[in-house]
Amino acid sequence: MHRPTEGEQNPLVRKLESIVDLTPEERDALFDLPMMVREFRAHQDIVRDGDRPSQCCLVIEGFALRYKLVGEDRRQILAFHIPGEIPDLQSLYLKTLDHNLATLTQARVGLIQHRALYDLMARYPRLAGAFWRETLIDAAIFREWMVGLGRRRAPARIAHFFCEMFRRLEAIGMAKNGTIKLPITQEELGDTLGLSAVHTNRSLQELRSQDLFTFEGGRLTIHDWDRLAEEGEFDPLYLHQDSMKLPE
Amino acid sequence: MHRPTEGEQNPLVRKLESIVDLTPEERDALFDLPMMVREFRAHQDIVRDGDRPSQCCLVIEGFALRYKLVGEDRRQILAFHIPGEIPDLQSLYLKTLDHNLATLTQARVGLIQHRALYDLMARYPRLAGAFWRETLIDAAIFREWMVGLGRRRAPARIAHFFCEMFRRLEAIGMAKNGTIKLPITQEELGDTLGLSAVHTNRSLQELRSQDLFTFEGGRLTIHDWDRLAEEGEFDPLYLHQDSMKLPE
DNA sequence: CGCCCACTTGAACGTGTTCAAACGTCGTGG
DNA sequence: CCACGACGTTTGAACACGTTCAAGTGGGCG
Repeated sequence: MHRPTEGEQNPLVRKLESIVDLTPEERDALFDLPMMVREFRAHQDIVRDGDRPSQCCLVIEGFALRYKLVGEDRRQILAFHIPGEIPDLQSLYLKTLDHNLATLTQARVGLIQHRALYDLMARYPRLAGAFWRETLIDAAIFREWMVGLGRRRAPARIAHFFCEMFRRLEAIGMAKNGTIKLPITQEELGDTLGLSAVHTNRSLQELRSQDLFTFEGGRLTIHDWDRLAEEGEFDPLYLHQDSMKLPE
Repeated sequence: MHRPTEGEQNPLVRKLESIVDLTPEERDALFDLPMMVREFRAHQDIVRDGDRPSQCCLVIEGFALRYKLVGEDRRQILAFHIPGEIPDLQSLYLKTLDHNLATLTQARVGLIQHRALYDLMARYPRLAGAFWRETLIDAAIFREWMVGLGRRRAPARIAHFFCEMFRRLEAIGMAKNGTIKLPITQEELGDTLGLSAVHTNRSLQELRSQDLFTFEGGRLTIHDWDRLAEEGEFDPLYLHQDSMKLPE
């Protein structure tokens, strides 16, 4: 059977491998995970608040996001997800979804039955640990965003967010000479950072006038990483991008 | 050997039992978890940002909180923890702490070696699932707080927070005729909700004038739950307090 | 060409911050 | 017993950050 070694077909394997040391059996088991691949257009809900899904969604290509609606007109974006991530892994243990999962761009998504994941984890407990760890990093990012939302001014929030997305995309090889794809509108950026679209726009201008980056056409290029990181008080520790030995 | 049935000595067992169905073996194993019990005074750090702990902390009695510092003078409180919770369970898989864990009140804390937890989970995979689930609920609370920090005005944040703490304490039997202990200062409340102490004070007055609750002397009494929940746009779904069947 | 959508700008407004001072309660020590 | 200090709460006033509403710009695409 064909076993690609780079994980180019299955970014999940590449993701996990970048963090933990997989045995050949574990790699094979991951490749053998039964998965239904589906295409979504941009800005489509995949699963919704209140749903009780029986499968998880692996982002294979494109970007996804999670959000909550509050009242009629307010939205808070909770997370962005890049290839190799499983935004709704939590649904394995939290049966009712408490937020929405949607595509940001056109995306290819792999649907994996909970059953298949339970089986996999029962057979390979170390993989269960690796998945658990992924959800813990998710939570670590939530915490850092809470700090931004609660205690940072608009420009710092933007700078911090840009640094984070750059680091994460870089880690999966999606940063090319200082540039990443970041196809979000200013309104979406505002919904992420707890700002109005108007103020997001003005804060962006303020940062742009400092020549820290260019952000247009859905692409972000960072010109001065150090000063941007300083502006955003960015310390990448919370991303936990170091590799680790799995116990057991 | 003595096996208390109510879990009064070990709130961890009571907590897990309120959510999942434990077998007698699993209960015994939980009771047998080796644990070093330690007393802390109020407002003491237990573990700090940057630490690499080799043990987890079970809150047995009292309250704990987690926070991040940003710059010199700003603090964001990330979570409050009540008896039965393990605030730093994540340290099992995220080796370096990205925030601080401290006591809010005087507290009794059980220190459990990671080793002991790995062993327990290897022997009882369903308990691993239960612990994982706890960390997922943690993350669900972070998400809800993000919505508050990003998209709710001060009075709604306060109302929401009060509803949440009431529900959580009620679930472990710590609400007595509409009253809970909530020994936090207005400054701490502000650091939780991303507000200044002054504005927290004024928003509290605004709510108080509506007779929704009394909050003094470290005790919160809710007079009109429905109106308070409405004011805070509180929907308890995100707490995932329903019980569930563990797979495997 | 014309429409849609995202971005941009201006102006008035509002929520929340900051600084400063005062008040009350409680526990300590003289 | 009173004086004192510490701490949390409360108040006022000036200010800053961010919102809202409204209008205008510009590019991309049918």
